[in-house]
Amino acid sequence: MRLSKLFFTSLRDNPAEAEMASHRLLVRAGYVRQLGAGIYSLLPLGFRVSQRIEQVVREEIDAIGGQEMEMPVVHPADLWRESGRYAKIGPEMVRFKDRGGRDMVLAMTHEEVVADLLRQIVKSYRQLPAIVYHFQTKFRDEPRSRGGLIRVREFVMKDSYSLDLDGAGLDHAYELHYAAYERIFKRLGLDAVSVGADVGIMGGTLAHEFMVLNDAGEDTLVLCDACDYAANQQIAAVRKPEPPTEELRPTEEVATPEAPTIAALAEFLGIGADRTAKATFFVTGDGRMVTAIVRGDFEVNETKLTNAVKAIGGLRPAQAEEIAAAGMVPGYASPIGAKGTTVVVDDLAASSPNLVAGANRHGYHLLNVNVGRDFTPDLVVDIANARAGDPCPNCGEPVVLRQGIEVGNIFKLGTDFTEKLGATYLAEDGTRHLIVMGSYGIGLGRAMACVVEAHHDDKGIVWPASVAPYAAQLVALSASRDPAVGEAAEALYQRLTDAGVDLLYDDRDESPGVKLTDAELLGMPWIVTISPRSLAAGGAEVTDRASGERGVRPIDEIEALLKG
RNA sequence: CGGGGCGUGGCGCAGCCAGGUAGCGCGCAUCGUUCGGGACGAUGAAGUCGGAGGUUCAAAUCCUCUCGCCCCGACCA
Repeated sequence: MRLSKLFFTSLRDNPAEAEMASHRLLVRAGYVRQLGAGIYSLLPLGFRVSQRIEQVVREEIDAIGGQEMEMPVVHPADLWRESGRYAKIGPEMVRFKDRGGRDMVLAMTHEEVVADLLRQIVKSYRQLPAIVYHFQTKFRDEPRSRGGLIRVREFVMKDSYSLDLDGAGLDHAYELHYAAYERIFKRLGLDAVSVGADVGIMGGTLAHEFMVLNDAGEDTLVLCDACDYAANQQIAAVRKPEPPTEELRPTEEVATPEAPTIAALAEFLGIGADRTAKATFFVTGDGRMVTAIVRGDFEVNETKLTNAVKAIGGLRPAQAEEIAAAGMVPGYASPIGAKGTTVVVDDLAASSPNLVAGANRHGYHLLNVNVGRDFTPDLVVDIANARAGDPCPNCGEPVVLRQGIEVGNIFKLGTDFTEKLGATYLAEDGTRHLIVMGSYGIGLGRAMACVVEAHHDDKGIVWPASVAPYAAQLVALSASRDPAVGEAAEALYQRLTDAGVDLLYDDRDESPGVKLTDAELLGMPWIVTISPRSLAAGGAEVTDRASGERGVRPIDEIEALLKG
């Protein structure tokens, strides 16, 4: 491809809105352009990268027996009503009516469509197991997109679905995907770690997320360097400290003016935060008030809490009036005397004696509050966030917390969808069974952004050969001044292209500085330079973009290098 | 949704507080010079100042409303 003809422009200045390196570089180098919040066009260069990533994914999913197909972007709402997700999912799903007044949705994912196909197509155990997949656009009206391609509203995802006779089949398909994902991310040049994850709105029994460590990542990971423990903080269950053993003392109200926070309270009383009880308040999507109690030295984990109370439509922080209506005083609150709220107490808080808790009176706390004696929780369960340094649940060594970007995930769905939609098969013995599903996603655009995050320097992108839009960029310097350079470059371009090398040929009439700077910005693995200098030295100069090593080499050698 | 910021030629920005004929750098076009690290000169094209309403003799500038984008938080298969 001739750069002079490429639908492309590079920018000299960084785009004002781009904060993350991947966003800045992909826009500046002419790979993508933003259309709206979380909505991007892939320009020819970006599209080629996306296609190369897609091809890697395709090869690996094909290799585990995946059959590629394509499912629609627009779905009838009735299908989502059948699965129950029409009501369960909030405003992130786009809903609209077609001209006939029928309720429709934009696809966020395709479990429903797969299950619908299953009930139409699969009748016999002979047709299973199978894996189907597609690359298809998803639209999720995220409340807030961010980070360029990291979190967008419209994106193409590879989603595959395993279809099995039973749980053992699902386990096998899950393992196949797990291994395929490890190969995919390795080929893409991504150092992804898999972590145990929450199943979220997918339901099901087990999930892993493949995470690329990145300080700008949205997820917090709990990792153990001593063993292989790795979990999303949403579900990470570390060992908790042993609570002190001491006599339960009678409660006692004390004045604690100006101490509405744990930090202020602990300082005022001269005690550790671990001797206090922290109360936080939420309301479920269907309007239930939830009071969560953790020890003062921990934070509430909303995912764990959401799961514990089986919150329909998730949780939101409660308003001050809602807290007051339940008989509690924000800043000085405890469940003692509260009513009309589900009280969930973290297991550690429940077993820690003589905590300081709110008195539900402004400016006062209660000493020696004991869960079970002074109030009765509705639930006692782990609802606390793992902290850096807490003991690993496997080996007891201190865990570390890291930020990560989720590049892929795998879910054991089980029979949730096939049960609701009635997708069954007849077994060999004539009995009818539900088909067992798994669901496995990789976002292509996010993967592209992650590759750039991991492979760039201060000059630009440094594509791994596996996803680079072109194998090399051929740069002719001073061609307009020295016709021999132009001729040599044209000849080399022709020869390499004929030899099957994907070449981006910078034939623009630009100054050497512009061309070399752009070549580094665009980030092809090899930069091949032809100039009066290189011709005098008997060939073209080849630069390894990653290492910066360069040298003049004969044309035959360059051809062999780029073909290999 | 809460908090903060920003919308002025393609890109990056100044001008706004103290209203008075819309500017700068880069890019773009033409010509000439230059040619291994974002060259130089000359000439030129290009802007409903996000939108609507209002105040005023006069609005990019003041007021009201509104749309959009970014960041933090909430949220997030």
